[in-house]
Amino acid sequence: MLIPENKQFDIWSDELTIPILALDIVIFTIYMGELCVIVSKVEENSISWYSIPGWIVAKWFDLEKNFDDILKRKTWIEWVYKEQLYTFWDPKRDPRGHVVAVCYYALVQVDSFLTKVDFTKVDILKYSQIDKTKLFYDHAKIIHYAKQRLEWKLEYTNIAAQILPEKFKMSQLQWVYEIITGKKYDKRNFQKKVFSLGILQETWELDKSTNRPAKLYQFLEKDIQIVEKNSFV
Amino acid sequence: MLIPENKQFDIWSDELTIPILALDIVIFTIYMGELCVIVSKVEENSISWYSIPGWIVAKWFDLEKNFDDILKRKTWIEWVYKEQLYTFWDPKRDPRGHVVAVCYYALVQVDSFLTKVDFTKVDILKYSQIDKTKLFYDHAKIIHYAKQRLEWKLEYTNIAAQILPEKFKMSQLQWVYEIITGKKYDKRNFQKKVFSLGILQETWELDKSTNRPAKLYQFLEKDIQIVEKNSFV
DNA sequence: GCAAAAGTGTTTGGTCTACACCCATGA
DNA sequence: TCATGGGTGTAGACCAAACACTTTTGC
Repeated sequence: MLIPENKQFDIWSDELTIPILALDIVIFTIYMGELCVIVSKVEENSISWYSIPGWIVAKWFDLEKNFDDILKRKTWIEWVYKEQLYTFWDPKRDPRGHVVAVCYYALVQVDSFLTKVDFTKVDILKYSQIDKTKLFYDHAKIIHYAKQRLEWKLEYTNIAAQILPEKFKMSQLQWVYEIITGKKYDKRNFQKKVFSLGILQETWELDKSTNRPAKLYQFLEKDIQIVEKNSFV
Repeated sequence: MLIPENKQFDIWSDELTIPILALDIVIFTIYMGELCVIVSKVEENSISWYSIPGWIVAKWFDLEKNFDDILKRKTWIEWVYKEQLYTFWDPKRDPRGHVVAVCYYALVQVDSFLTKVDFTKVDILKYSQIDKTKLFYDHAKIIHYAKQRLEWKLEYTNIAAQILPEKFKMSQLQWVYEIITGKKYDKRNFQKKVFSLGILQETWELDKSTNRPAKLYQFLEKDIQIVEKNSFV
């Protein structure tokens, strides 16, 4: 059941002396070999805008409930990995009023939502080709911030597990890194590094979709964890 | 001028369908050779409690104004380094209502506030000796989270500059690391590491307060910046 | 048989770690 | 002259980077 919409009190009223709280979500996926962001489409005076999914948060409902609710209402996605990103609260960020946005970013495997989403209301934007002028408010800034965090997390956690299918080829794992960081890695060094972290498990299955079959791997631990600590001294 | 208190509308009313937003601050300092947290003292039914400084945020005022205001009202401190930590929003975290707390942590040099603070209202707690049962709500959790973030930031930024005086001995810098991380470092290796980062500048001044005079250093760049990048591959 | 992606080691340079003694000064 | 903290170098282990050819399969 979704949280009922509640209109008892006009939250935009000037009488109200506290800011309004919203929850906004940057949803990343890898689609067509690129890092993409899933956004809501909004038509306004026959101009089309994009907006990251978000909503005014409901009182007394906890984060999980608010989050799942927003996600389902806006994108029909039911489950994703999520992490709190930052809380943006410039009084001028939303022209309707003083809206403080607690922002999250989320990762999904593209297969898990392509069949469920209503593409008349939702769009997939390539991160590298985002047109800032078509995004609401400060959403371009939020997306940029989320991308930085994601890139950073790739380096010292197993977060890639959240955007890959259960079993994957080594080359797919390497692509995730290359797509998100925009760098190229050497195949041999990449493998050595990943193996040395001890986070992967061979499966004895093969992927036969390409010419020479490839070994499939899976993460030992799918939940996110820190995999590399560089102590200061 | 402080933000005027505004009582026009009862924000605790059940009529209000949105959560209340608060700003809470974990203030760290190094005092008496230990990592300490500056807290507000609260007497309630002749039991003394501690609380991290915080306040309901005022609408239409931006973060800087809200932050400085809260800090000055509660601790008489006028300027600190600050960084957003996390937004806590469990509906049950505050018994008075659904309060979402945007938390910051801040670093101060102890000399900068000792003479200004009213110690009947504020206290300095040693981090290692904090009694969780004497802290309000989830404040112990917030402090713990802030400590983790601080430790983490020490490793890859010049954040230590924020807690040290302008000019300092190498041994003082090493103490900051040892106090915050709880580890011991080798003097020679510590120096080599710090020098290799290229963030310090020798001054030609000496500290003569100890037996053998010590060279004083300063950070080339006092503003916080990332000083170490460990690329994934 | 050829195109396409998978698989596989070695060398070199740099960084991290462990470790111990002398120095300059004030008391 | 002695107690205190300041200052300094080297050797071995480990890790990161650069680099190219062979293998397996489908077409």
